[in-house]
Amino acid sequence: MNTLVLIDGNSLMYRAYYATAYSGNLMKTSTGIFTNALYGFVNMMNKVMDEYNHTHMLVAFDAGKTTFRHEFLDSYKDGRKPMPDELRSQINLIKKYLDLLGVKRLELPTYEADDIIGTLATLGEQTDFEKIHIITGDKDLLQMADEKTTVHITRKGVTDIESFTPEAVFAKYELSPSQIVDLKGLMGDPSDNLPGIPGVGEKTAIKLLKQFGTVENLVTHTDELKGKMKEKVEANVEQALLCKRMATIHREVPLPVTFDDLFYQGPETAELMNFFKEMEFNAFLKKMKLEEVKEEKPKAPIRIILEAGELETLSYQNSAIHVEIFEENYHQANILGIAIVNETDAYYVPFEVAKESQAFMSFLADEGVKKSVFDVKRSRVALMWQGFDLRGVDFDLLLATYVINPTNVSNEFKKVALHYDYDDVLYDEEVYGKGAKRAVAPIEKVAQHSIDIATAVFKLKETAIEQLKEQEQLSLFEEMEMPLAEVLAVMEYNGMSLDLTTLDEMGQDLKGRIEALESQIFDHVGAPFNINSPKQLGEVLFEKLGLPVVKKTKTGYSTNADVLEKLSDAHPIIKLIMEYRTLTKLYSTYIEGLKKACYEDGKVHTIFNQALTQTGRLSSIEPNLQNIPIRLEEGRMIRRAFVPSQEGWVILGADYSQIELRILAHISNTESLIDAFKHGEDIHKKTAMDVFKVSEEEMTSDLRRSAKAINFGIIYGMSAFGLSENLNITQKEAKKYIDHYLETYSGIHQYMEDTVKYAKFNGYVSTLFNRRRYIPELTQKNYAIRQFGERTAMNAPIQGTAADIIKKAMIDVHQAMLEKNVKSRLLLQVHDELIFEVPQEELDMMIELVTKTMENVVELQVPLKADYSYGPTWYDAK
DNA sequence: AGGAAATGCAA
DNA sequence: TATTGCATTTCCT
Repeated sequence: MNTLVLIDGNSLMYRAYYATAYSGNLMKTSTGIFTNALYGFVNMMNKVMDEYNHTHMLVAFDAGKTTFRHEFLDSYKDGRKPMPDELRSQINLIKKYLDLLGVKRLELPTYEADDIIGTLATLGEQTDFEKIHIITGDKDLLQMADEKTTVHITRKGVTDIESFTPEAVFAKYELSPSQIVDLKGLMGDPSDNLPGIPGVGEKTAIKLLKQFGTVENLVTHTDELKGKMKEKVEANVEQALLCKRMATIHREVPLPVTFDDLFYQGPETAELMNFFKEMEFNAFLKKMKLEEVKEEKPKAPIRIILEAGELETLSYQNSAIHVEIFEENYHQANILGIAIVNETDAYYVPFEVAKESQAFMSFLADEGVKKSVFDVKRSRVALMWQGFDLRGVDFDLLLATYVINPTNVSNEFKKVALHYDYDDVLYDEEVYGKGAKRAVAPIEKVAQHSIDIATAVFKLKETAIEQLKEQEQLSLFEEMEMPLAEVLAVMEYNGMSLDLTTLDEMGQDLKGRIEALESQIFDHVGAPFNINSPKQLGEVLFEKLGLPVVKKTKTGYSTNADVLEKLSDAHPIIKLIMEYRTLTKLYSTYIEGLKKACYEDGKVHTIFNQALTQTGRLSSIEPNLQNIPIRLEEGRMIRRAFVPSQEGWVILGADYSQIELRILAHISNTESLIDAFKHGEDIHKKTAMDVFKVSEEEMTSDLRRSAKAINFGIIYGMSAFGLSENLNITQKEAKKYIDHYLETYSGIHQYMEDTVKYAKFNGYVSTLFNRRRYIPELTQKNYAIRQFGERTAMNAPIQGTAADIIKKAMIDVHQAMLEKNVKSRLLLQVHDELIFEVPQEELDMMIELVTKTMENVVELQVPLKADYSYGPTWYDAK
């Protein structure tokens, strides 16, 4: 049985455009082609293709400006806003898409899309179509609803659809489909500039039609109306009849097509995929791939090594290898196997087999045999846990990609590969499933996937290196990120010891105090509620207790620390809640959280993500050891649980002093700041003296505090508003401070302007070591987004250079420690500080080695300064 | 089960 | 309406 689908292209195109045109931030390709309407249209078509079991399909478009309706009414569709250029430019893309999709489209001079659809639906009902579906955003087409024909109207968005059979039309309007035109005749349609009867809206029109049935019948019985209504109708009889005629769809349009032309034969798959690639529609591309995979012919058979003996003679220079690991967290993870790919060979070794082959494992551990991988740290740490090692890796595609452009990076190999236009590899999800269904796949599947990844690495290496050279980033890659991965692997594998007894004691204490606070809070309120729920807490504070609302969030009352602070005198409950928040935070995130993350060896093994931040910093997860409390004594105690792994050793911390301000002084060439740093002066005090024009004697702690806030703000590209919030002063005063600062340090002002200009011109900013951050926000229409781009442009080189410097310090320190063959270990990096565990007898030597190495990493116009401290726990290293 | 939002911890 | 992150809880789909 045949099913015909008729689509109102114009109407849906508009819908698709406006549904995704929010915030003036239209979706476009990296080359600037607007694609939001196309995107919405594709989405809608995907849904249609899945939904209606179509055999025949057509998309109708309006042709030109004038239609036969203009003969009856000159002003038809007058006053319509012209189509936005951003949409007009997408019409041909949508048409091209439909052609590639294999869907017939039609537009006819003097007729509108409605009329084409009306004619085809009418003809279709008379032939052997079992079902006809009309898809549109325009209610006019409701008049076509019929026993065989259902009209589907888009609601908000593009894929949310309301379906109308004749019964559904009646249920909603109390009218039959044929009366829709009468409805239009009476109430008019502002969007088509049809007046109808002024003063008659939907409600009145329906009432009239229930009584009289049609406009024609109404006009012959106006004597039955009374008062104002009678006057209104009689005065506009002609207009109502005309509007009805205008709204009536023409069902006898001469058509240049037959139903055979509308028979759907499927898409031009390859070309459509190319089109999606051009449009950068990766999600749709992925969907097509998934569908294609099912049909695609199998690849050449893969080679799986099943006997360790076969591995005796296999070892190659410059192979790409891939260590396939099932778990996301690679510590103590299950290694499934290892793929090896090179010019002459491609095979997969299940890990049980690899383990048995000494030759194979020495091949992996051989520094002299160079290898390429994706994510060397992941591979290496997983192997270390199994008692093996991975050395001689001189190319990591993950790190290379990160250096080339940090936004192109993902844990998902395929996403990274797609940035090189390489797509001959599956998503992990396709191999293992996702969510609860994720599971180890059959060996053939895993082997194929693993080999695909190694093959991609092998093929993409050259491209990536070329690009690194072009961007003058080869040394950042080879001499910074690659060696750092080795250092981090060892740090993660070694881990940091936790004193669980201390943690438990603190936990018990906290638990008691939390329960006590809880009952006090409930007593004040008179009933228990969930204090952790901002929603419930908001209701209690601002409705039940009637406290003044300080700030609102998107979804309700704000109850954050700033708000509570302001309310702290308004009600005794506030202080209790503040303390409750502090203690539950410590308990759940730091006591419970750390206990959960602790391994059987009594240590936490964090994972440093080396290819994530947009500035070049590291990040730390499972657990995050870069945000252990320090500011408040209460939280700082947590650090007592971080201890050396051996009795009698100490924790040594070394941190860069004011590294970001030093970098700012250096790159902005600000003489007075450079001098101050050279002479070891208190830099915030110096700033206060320069900016507020006070002498040493007139200096107050308040002035210094203000200067410190400004110094911080400058690094972040702050606004007057930001500073005023921070210092609790008026915006006017804040603006004065900033202006004064930039006047005093004109070099910094100059730098800020230059770096933004540079970013606008080149699309990116760079650090001292040539790390890049691209800033597409600067090209956006939206002012707030552009402002964000400017702040990013000012901040990224500073934060990024600091990140570069400490990375280099880590490599140098690690190297020096190897050369000295020390027992001490580097444990953590926290952005501007390094944490070590050190045996007592190495302490003096390590202090010297670490601070000097950190200070000599690079020569700037200002000296780098590293401070240090140590003690039996991390808490004491302060 | 998965994702968004609110909150708070660090440099 | 200040930069970069991650984890927790709640709440909704």
